[in-house]
Formats: sequence, structure tokens, C-alpha cells
Amino acid sequence: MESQQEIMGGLVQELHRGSLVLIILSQLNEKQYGYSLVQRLEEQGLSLDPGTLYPLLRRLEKQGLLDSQWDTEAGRPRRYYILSLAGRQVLTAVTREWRKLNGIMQDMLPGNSGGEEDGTD
Amino acid sequence: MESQQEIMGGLVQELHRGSLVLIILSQLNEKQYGYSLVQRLEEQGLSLDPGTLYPLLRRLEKQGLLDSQWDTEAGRPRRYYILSLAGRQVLTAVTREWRKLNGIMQDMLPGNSGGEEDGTD
DNA sequence: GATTATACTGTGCGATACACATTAATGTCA
DNA sequence: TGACATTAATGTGTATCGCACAGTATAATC
Repeated sequence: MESQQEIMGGLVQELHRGSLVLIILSQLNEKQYGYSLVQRLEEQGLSLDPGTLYPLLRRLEKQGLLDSQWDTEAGRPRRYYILSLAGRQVLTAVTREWRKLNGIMQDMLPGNSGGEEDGTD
Repeated sequence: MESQQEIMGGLVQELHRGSLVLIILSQLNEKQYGYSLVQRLEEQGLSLDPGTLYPLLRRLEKQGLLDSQWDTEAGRPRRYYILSLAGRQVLTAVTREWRKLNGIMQDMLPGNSGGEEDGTD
């Protein structure tokens, strides 16, 4: 039997899942390598497993949204990713979708004008 | 080979997917049956396949977030769902998470102060 | 009897999560 | 200095989970 905590965790994970790609794309206006992305997002409070990120980056590159390139000159070799042209276009468009969805959600979601007592606080 | 349109479609779908449960929960402060939910969301511009919704409702009930009850008195039998107490709590908490994520996204996402020329407009 | 309202089910696909493996640089301690 | 641990950095393989989609079923209504 799943505890309420576990259920919540699952839902929140689903939430993050949906926006993961958008988040990654939004970070790649400047070139960056996997490890740095993980750290960056960690600072923002979003933890991301490398085993999730690397395949994702490769997928996005395969889809033509990213370009990548090895840098072997600075000590340990790193693979830098950056938005391609298509990636920039997609980022723009998906961002628009996010904002639209966000608008709908704002209308639907409860709260704002307090009053729910559920002891969760 | 995937077209840019298809890729976008996939991403947008992922986006919706992540917030789907939250959306459903937010609609169930008042009791409602599956078919009516589909129609309601359709009006909001969110299309939702019944084959996606019904199993979802059952899952949420199984998790204890919803209560359901048949109504057989009004012509065709309908199964009404409504938030349980746990459901209300979870809705509140996940809503909070959504807003938090939204805040992070606002910081990360591009645009706002225009300047990107990518011909998507 | 056809169409609409309403619910249910089963299978496949796609994507993450997680655990594990790998290489290279750097630091440390005897 | 040489061995060893630690960190930087990337990569892979598998299980799991959840939706999408197509199809099924029933009751009411026209």
C-alpha cells in the first residue's frame, strides 16, 4: 500500500518529467556539458540523475535539437551541447505552450484566496 | 525521420502528461463523471481520450485520492468521482509544487524581453 | 436500428529512474 | 615516487510506469 507521501512523490515526479526537456533546452542557449547541467540544476533545487540526463541529451541531438562537440583540450574530455537552430525554434514554441498551459492551470487550480484547512501546513 | 512538427507534438504531449493528474484533481472539487470531464476539458482546449481518463480515475481512486459512486437514477448510469480528504490534501500540496516549478521555469525560460529572431512568429 | 452517451479494457510504446560500468585527472599518504 | 582513493565526466542496460490508442460493451434516445 502506497503512503500519501509516496503518492505525492510520484505525482511531483510526473510533474517534473513533463517539463524536463523544456528545462534542459532552456539551459542550452550557451554551450554546456552534462555534468555542468546536473550541477546547475542542482543549485536551482532540481536534482537530476546523470543516467537520466545523458540519454536525454543524445536523444535531443538525434532529433536535431542540439549540436554537440567534444572538447579534449581542457584536461578531462567533455562533450559540449548547445541548441541548434531547430532547437531554438522548438524552445520558443514549447515555451509558448508552457505559458498557455500555465494560464489554463492558473484558472483551474484552487487556493489563492485562502480558506482550505487541511492541516498540511 | 521525425519532422519538427512531430517532435514539438511529442514535447507538448509530455508537457500535458505531467500536469494531467493535477488538472483532473483540480476539477474534482465538485463531483463529476468521466464523460463530463472529457467535455469540460475539451472546452478549455485540452483534449483527453476517454481511454486515458477512465483508467486514470480508477487509479486515483485506488490510491485513495478520489471517491466514486454510481448514479443509476438519471437515465444512463454514471459514475461520479469527487476528491476525498486525502485527495484535497494532495491537490493542495501538488499545486504548491506546481507553483514552485513554475517559478523556477519563469527564471529559466527565455523571451520576456523580446529579441529572438527565429522566424517562428 | 442507428446514433449518442457513458463506461471499460488490453496492448504497445516511450521515457524516465536507477544501478552499474568506465575513463581520466587530481589529491594524498606512506 | 608509487599506490590508492576521490572527484570529474560520460556512458549503458534494464525495469517500471503511465499514457495513447483502438477496440468493446451497454443503455437511452431518436
